[in-house]
Amino acid sequence: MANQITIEDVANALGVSKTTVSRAISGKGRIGEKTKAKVLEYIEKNNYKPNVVAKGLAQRRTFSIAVVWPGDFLVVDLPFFQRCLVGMSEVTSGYGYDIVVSMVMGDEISNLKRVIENRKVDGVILTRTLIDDKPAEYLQKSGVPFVAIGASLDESIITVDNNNYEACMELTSILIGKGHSKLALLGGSQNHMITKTRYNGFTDAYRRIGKEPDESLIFLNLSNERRLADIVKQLAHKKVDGVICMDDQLAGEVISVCRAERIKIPEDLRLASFYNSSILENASVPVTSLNFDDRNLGAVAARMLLSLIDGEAVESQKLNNYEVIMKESTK
Amino acid sequence: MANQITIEDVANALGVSKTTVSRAISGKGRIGEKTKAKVLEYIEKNNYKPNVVAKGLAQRRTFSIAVVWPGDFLVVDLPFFQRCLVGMSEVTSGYGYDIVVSMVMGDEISNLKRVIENRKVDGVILTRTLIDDKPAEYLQKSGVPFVAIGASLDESIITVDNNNYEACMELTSILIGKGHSKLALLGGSQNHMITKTRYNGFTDAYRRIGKEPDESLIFLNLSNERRLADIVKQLAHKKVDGVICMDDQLAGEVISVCRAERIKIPEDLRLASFYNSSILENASVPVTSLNFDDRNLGAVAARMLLSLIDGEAVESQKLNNYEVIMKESTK
DNA sequence: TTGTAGGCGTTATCAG
DNA sequence: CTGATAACGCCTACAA
Repeated sequence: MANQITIEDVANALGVSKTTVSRAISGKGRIGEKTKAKVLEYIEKNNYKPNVVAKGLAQRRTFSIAVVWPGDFLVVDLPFFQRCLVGMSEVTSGYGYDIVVSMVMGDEISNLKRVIENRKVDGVILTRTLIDDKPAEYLQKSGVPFVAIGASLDESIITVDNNNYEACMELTSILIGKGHSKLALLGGSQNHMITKTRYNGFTDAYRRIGKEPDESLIFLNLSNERRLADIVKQLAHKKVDGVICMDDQLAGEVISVCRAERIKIPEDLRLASFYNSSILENASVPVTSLNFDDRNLGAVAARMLLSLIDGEAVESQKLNNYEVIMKESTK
Repeated sequence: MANQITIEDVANALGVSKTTVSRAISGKGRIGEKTKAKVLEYIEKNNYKPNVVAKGLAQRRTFSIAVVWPGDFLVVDLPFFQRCLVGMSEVTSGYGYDIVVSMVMGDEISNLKRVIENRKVDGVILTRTLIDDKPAEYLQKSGVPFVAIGASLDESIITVDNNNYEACMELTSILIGKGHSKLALLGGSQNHMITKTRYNGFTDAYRRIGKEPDESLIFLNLSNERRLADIVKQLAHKKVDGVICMDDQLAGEVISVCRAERIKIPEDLRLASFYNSSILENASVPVTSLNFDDRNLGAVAARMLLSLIDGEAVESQKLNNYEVIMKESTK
């Protein structure tokens, strides 16, 4: 294994120059058909594989991209990132590119910095966006091509995202349309852009029919369960028609609280989730939720980044292939 | 960004040779204290970063390792892989190494092959082991240093694993000790070594007290829910004392079936899981399970691989820091 | 159509 | 203690 055959070995064996071999492989530059065939045949037979690192050094390319991976993960978010990664991998591998994961926890972006400063990658995919977005800031300053998954307040950042806004608005509208207009909204960190987007979708569902959402029924930055239990009880007391959770984790906790409090879903309370992570598959009540094609999202992001690396013009986009899955929890 | 400063620029600016600069940075070879200080200061001020790719070409190293990532994932396994990855990343980043994920789905190892043939990495971590283990076979043939997480039938493969065998035996023994000796075991794919290991732990818990496990109560290769529902009903009919599931996914499904069948846990049936994925956090019954330090597992695997890459001798090992968490489901 | 020579940015070898 | 010079393996003007 140690000693792989080099382009020079091939050249010597065939009595041609390294240039000729290089051209036969890359297809660039003029080269005789027979020579080319001869070289390619030899390469095939002797299992020659070009050294991508050397190639990269010469071309100033690495044939790798970095994907920023959240180390401060919630279990509920993993399926999303995983599915995105699968999509990215499918695309990049088609172009001979590999994926370097750089683990970022909160504002601790030293892994990202290292990979950029070491010029280990040609570009970066950000897998989520934040309000105060240190990773994005850093990348922009560094000048490396990058694409962010999620919305961004900064117009100059190239983004791609599931159309969470439309999807959340649609789900909310459906519930309102079914007569459940007194809806509560529970969500996570307000530093995540996704939280803002979902919030906007929810509130605009009211506004477009000329109503105002009830802000007193909206609770964000939820992380500990105790607070959530109090909130659910309070909401039951206020006799809300339903609760929409921004993700399945929260929805699971709501179910759990309701079970303890003997609040029946959907009889006493309707429940929906803005993101189906399939974590709730075995929940006592099947939960109405939104379904996105995350794998495709990852694939599109990867394609955009590769174009960007090739110097092509790329525009931000929203993907609309989501589904609203109505289940028993909102019957 | 495009034009980073090179070692030659530094050398010229300081009126010394490239060699001297290189020595100041690496610390290798003799060099005067003042010269060294001068160089390091200049480097610091002008933000010079060595080109790791060029360095790699010269030293025949890439300063990256590959981590084989299962693309054919079950949601329940994600937290395990994620926690391992975090541990690996913490270790590798300390050594200036980056992690390339190579997505492998079943026997489709083209991504792994590419990354090896392209010499993009110095070594590989396998995140799970199989009975018929194509990835491991390939790696062994290729001669790249690699470490596998999980047990292996092949003694020559260097592995590291949580002590699943001991842990499973202990949990099983505890239940038997509590008088629940008629236990069923439900598990997943028999092509996964982990399934075999857990099976052995379960059965040996009986054998070491001179009993034989009841093979008719053991069901493996479970994947679809319908079959599982039948099995659970059948088990209830046979009046087993308890059911042990190899993972939380199965445990969740058992809970779900029991709810539908009005089988009460733990009154009618005890339930335990061999792996706590925290997916069951909001289950209607808190489930007795095993808890492992996966992050540490990943960290150890990474350290082993880095040693291996440095040509040191490395031995397989089992990690014993697991916990048995007793909850309501086995009361 | 093919070959030569130089460069990509480091490290390693061997003199001085 | 320091400095030329040659690798590392590939690409690419430029020349033939």
